[in-house]
Amino acid sequence: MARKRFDDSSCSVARALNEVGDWWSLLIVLQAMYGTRRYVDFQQELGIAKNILCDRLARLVDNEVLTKVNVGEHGCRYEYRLTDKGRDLFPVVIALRQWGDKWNPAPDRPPLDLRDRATGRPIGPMNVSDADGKPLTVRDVFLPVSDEDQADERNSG
Amino acid sequence: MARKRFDDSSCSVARALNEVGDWWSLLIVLQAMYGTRRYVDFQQELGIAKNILCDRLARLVDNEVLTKVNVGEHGCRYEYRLTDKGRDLFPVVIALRQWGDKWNPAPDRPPLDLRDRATGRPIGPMNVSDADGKPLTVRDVFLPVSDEDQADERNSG
DNA sequence: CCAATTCGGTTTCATTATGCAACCCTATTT
DNA sequence: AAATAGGGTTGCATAATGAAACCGAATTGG
Repeated sequence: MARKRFDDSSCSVARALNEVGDWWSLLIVLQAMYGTRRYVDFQQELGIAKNILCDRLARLVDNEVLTKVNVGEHGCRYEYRLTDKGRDLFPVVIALRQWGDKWNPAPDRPPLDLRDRATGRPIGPMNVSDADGKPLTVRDVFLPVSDEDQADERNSG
Repeated sequence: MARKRFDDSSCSVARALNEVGDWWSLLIVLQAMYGTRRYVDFQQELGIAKNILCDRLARLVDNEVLTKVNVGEHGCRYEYRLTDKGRDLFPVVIALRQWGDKWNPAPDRPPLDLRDRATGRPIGPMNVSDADGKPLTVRDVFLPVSDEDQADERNSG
């Protein structure tokens, strides 16, 4: 049977995973953030099969995470560039990177340290935080019960 | 051929995706953050096939994202609980949720608003930020060239 | 200006992964 | 004691993945 899709799930995490939740898409986006724009460069730097790369690039373009731009002077030569939507995945990628560095560090290599171009200082850790910037864990948050949910509860039990 | 794995990739994003980068794993973790602990509850709330759920739970336990606890009094009854490593995926999940809410909002439903239990106020947006907390975009950061890389460059050209 | 190579794919085929349904054994409830 | 719930496993059909071969339009080298 077909793989399950989450296009119209009520959960925005599920809808997000529907677009970038496979093994390759986020790595392609990451590579694009490093500056890669050409098909052949994605292919070589990621070591991905060409047919899969075509499929993923097309899907990312469909979902407006990337744009495909013809940069050929006489004929066709393409670049894949991040859109605003794609660039907005930066916090997701960095959160994943920091999680990976913390819990699965490379055995003998120091983690990449991204730095602020303006100050030269390393970027800070990603945190979920309250309105004042105080860090919150999963135990510090709750989901307020909406009017709709209350109505649902009355109706069903 | 077998799906490509990234266990020993030098990229921590790739290593992270190796553990939670498939269609279901992060949704299972998210559900666990909502409080779900039992096999049947995961199965019904996610609508996932039972064999796939078994596989993913086992993998998450292997990777120490979840623990499997026998909570049966006379026999066997299990709970799957988040570990510290699993709870540390909170920023990843929230970053994904906020991206999904921003770029693929549900047509007729307001996004879930998680709130700080202490103050009742909504959580803030996830940002990559510098040491002082100032938000940074992907264009504001760079990757300093390490000594090793410089040596590599001299060796290869 | 002709040959070789690069770019950006598509096609074919073998191997895996996913999803559904049926089944199974052990607890718990009625 | 019988029915049901919990936590799976097995078998099968379909879909996704990966490697390699192939292809036509650009581009580069000589």
